[in-house]
Amino acid sequence: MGLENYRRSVSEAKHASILKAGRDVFLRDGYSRAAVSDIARDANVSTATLYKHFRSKEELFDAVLQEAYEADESDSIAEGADTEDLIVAYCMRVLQSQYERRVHALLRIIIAEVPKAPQRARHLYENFVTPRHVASAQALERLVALGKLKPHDTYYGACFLGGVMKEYLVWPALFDASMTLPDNAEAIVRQAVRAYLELYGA
Amino acid sequence: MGLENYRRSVSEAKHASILKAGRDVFLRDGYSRAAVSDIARDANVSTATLYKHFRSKEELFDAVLQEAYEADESDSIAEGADTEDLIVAYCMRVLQSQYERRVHALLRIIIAEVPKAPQRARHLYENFVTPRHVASAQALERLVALGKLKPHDTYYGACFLGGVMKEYLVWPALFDASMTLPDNAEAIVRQAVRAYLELYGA
Amino acid sequence: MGLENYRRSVSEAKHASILKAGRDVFLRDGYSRAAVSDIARDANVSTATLYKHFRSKEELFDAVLQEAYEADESDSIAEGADTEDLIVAYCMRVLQSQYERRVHALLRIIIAEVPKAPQRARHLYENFVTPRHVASAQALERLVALGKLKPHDTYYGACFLGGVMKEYLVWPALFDASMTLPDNAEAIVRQAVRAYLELYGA
Amino acid sequence: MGLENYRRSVSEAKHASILKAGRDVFLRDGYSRAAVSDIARDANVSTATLYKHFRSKEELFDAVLQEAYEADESDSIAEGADTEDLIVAYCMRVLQSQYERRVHALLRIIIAEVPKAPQRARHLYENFVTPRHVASAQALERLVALGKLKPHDTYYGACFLGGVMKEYLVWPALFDASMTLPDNAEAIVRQAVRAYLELYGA
DNA sequence: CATGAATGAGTATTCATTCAT
DNA sequence: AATGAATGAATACTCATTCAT
Repeated sequence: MGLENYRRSVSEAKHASILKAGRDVFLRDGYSRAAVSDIARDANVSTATLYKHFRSKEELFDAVLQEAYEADESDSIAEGADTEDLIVAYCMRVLQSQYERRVHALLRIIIAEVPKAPQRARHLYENFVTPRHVASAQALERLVALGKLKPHDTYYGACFLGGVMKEYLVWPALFDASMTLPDNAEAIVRQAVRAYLELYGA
Repeated sequence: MGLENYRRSVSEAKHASILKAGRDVFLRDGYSRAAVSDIARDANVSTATLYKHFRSKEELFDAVLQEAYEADESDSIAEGADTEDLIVAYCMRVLQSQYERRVHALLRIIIAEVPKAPQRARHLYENFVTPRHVASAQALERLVALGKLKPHDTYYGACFLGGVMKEYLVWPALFDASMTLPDNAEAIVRQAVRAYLELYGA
Repeated sequence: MGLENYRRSVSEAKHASILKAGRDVFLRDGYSRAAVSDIARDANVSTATLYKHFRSKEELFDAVLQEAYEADESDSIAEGADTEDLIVAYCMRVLQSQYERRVHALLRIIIAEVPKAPQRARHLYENFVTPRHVASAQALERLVALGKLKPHDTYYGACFLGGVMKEYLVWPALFDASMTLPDNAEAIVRQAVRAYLELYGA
Repeated sequence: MGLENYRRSVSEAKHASILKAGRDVFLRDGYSRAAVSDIARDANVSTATLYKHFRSKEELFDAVLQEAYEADESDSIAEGADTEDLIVAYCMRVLQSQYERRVHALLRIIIAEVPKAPQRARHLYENFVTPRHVASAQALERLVALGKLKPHDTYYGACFLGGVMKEYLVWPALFDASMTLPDNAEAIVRQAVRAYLELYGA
């Protein structure tokens, strides 16, 4: 079955190159303005081949999103001496991952497409946003169990931290495609965490 | 010159009706999918007339935004007995105004167009988002002056309050076009304000 | 309202030229192979203008058919001395009209599209084929009333005459796009009419 | 060479399955809309294999037609007591065979393709339609020889009978893909045969 | 010999913008 | 000043045919 293996590997390579080109073009142009023919050209593939791999522009975009979700391995708060440092480090890891994976640019497209594809936005919210909150809440819960935090509504706590961080570090990124994680990001995070610990620290 | 006045008033009426139709169509279809001819039809005006008033689709959209900014008359925190109630009421007014004026739908379009029109997003952020924070910070500053709050970084305070509220009441609305201000909005706001007052209340 | 009249006349001229170009291209290439862009080019019009006049390729084709139906003014059998000659002349007029208007070529397209557009074929059959039979039957009925023919089932009679004529002069034309009304057409018709009169002549 | 035989039989089986699938798809979708890849899939064969067996879509369609011609074994009028019954039975056999073999659907495609492939239509007419007339004429000639019919132009006779039958039972079927041989078909045929016998019966 | 993947040349349709009147 | 008609460029998607393995 050498032939079959060969074909599969070629096919997978093309699949990946289309996905990558799709990601790039969607990020550059948004959904509506992205031209399928551009994506095909960037992937060194004919449009017909592209359509062999993905049944429609929409399906290709969903695949791009899917890949981004899957790369989002959930992290957790490490254990150790200083609670403040631990939470700050956790928040920074999440932020760095999001900036690296250009999550904000993808969010921009999803948000843009909300009126035409509300189910996609809902799907994303349920599978990407909410789980992140839950994971963060669980991480905080563990700190409560360890006696590092007072017992409290940790889901609210996660939203509290997430909200303040978003205000400074996500919200502006939605409006500025070139924004990178600023140098004072850690200071901002630390300020939020301190406020949080003042309220809920043990 | 009654004739001239008449003409000007007719022209202004057309201008306004184009703006209104533009707003409606952009909100309904987003930027890319909105058709200039649809807007002209809805405004009972020929496309050529529309182009006499606005040099391009983009300029028309900017005018729609401009109008929305201007309608956003800044509010302030009333003075009175209970600080918590005052801040909650202020936040609720801001939220209600945003939901009523469908700000989230406009934001969605602006965000969508960030890669193509980054200067618009920057302009909006500088003229719409930041001033709101400043105004809120000033309102809080007044409460400090009145001895209702401890002296603290009120700009951070505004972001704190704004971030938590956004997390619950703006962020989800970006992902769900049909979302209305939920019944428990005030409870959510109050919870944020209480946390805030616990930290910074006098 | 000179402007309006001018515009209308220009618009009607374009409409007519699109219809004519459409007819020509459909007749040449059939429905599936006919390219809307070809039609537009032949009509000296952009495709967008074509789409202003006709909402779709299908609608344009229906309009071409409609025009052909409408040109089909029903004829009748003249009165006069020799019954055979009268019927022969009537049949020849019908045939000539059909050949001139290239009805067979249109029928070819309609027949081709039966699986995809059965309602169009039904519509045509009900509005074009059946009425022709009825008209012929009525014409024969008049000859019965005049005592030129024995009383008989004239609808069957019309089908009898029509069937024999079709066998020789329509059926082959469906299979040969270049076929013209042959020189011996009148002889063929006369032979059919004679057989008919032998059966039903007074 | 058992291996060779095996290979040939496999190849022939594929050939046949392609032909069958081709027939089905062409009948379902017409020529232009039929997709070669659909045919290959239905035949459980790769497109490349299909192209090994048939050099082009057109050639495949011709082969489908060829097969349909060949299945059309010519029938003849039986001998026996009642001439009317014999002719009626003969006509009915022809009609039934045509309905069963879905000849009208194939004709529709051929007619559709006349402008692009006139030689095919001519070929079909010469090898399928005319021979049928000749065969019918010969059958009638035999009845003349047996003294059942008066001497007459039997080719005209065949066209006469064929024409009337077509008018009622073939022409409408071209315009209605779902039409089946109607219950009163025999009555219609009998009426035509009676008229015929009134003219040419011995 | 058989294959599945690849493709280039199409197809119908849309839309922001201009122009003759 | 106002219009409705006109357009060229673009877009997502399809398909008969070929080719490397």
